[in-house]
Amino acid sequence: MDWKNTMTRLGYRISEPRKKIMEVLEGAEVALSPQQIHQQLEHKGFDIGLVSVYRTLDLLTSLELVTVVYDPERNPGYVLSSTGHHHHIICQKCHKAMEFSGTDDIEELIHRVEAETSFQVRDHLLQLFGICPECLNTLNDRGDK
Amino acid sequence: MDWKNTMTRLGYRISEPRKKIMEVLEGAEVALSPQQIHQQLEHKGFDIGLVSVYRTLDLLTSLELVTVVYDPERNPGYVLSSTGHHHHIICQKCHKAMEFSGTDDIEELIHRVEAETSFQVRDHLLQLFGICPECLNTLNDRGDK
DNA sequence: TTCCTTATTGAAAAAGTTTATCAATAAGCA
DNA sequence: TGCTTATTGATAAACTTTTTCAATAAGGAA
Ligand SMILES: [Zn+2]
Ligand SMILES: [Zn+2]
Ligand SMILES: [Zn+2]
Ligand SMILES: [Zn+2]
Repeated sequence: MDWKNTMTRLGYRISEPRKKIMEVLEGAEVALSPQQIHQQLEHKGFDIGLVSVYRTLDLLTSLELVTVVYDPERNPGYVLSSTGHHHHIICQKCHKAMEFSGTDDIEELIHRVEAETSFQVRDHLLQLFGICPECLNTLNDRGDK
Repeated sequence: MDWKNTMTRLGYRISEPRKKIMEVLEGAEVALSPQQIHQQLEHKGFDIGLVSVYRTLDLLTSLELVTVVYDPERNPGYVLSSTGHHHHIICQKCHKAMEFSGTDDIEELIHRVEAETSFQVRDHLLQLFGICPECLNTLNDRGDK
């Protein structure tokens, strides 16, 4: 299901700002902050208010069409989310965000923690951090560690 | 190893503000934002600048003496980290943060993702969200879902 | 203990991020 | 094509975080 269908089905309008913002997200392989998205829009010549970027991201996030990614060294970033259970791995060098499927990833752990803590687990946040293949090459070429 | 030893060993001083801030963190079972910590200090009659709270938290975090916890509905919070590999489970109702040990939690997953993505995994962020035992009781008493 | 060096603090301001308000605009339907 | 109303942009306010720098105090040396 395409994002336009999802939004239409739920009674939201497909406005120009929303289209442009989605285009930016679709073209990004790095998680982008509201400011970064706003800047990219400016570069492309679209005069869309930063406030609308915030509002659109909030909406898209609540509809689970985009996902928030936490990167300790940056502001929270937004990436397109595909359907299903997914998480992200983020490059600590170039901050590229890549998705991986999350099926059954931590079932056992969740059961163990429920038993240990008596919490009822309802959701989880899982992200991996590391070095992407491209950055690994750069590091190797330079002989860095 | 006690936090004072760690800091002394690394050449940092054990100042009053740092002691007070650690006391607040030691007494907290909820992840606290810089502002919340500052308010608790005020209540206790300690006149410590908010700026020092920020600085101290940054330092403690960099030394891995405290851990940042992400809660989608709140500002990032800080909790004391004990030694070893740990993660946190956060109550979506009262925001209590509880630690659980993370040994071997996602070894397999990491290997799978490394194979799939060619990333070299170096770190991970894992948090569980749910309802704590106390809040579960409250919900049951009230007959809420 | 007292003195000295310098890491650390507090105050104030600046910078940056996010939310609120409301009239003007435009999306989508009839 | 016109109507209804969700959405936008502009502005301002609120809130969070960082910077700067002189004054203070932690902790080692005497
Ligand atoms: Zn990279
Ligand atoms: Zn998962
Ligand atoms: Zn609770
Ligand atoms: Zn772990």
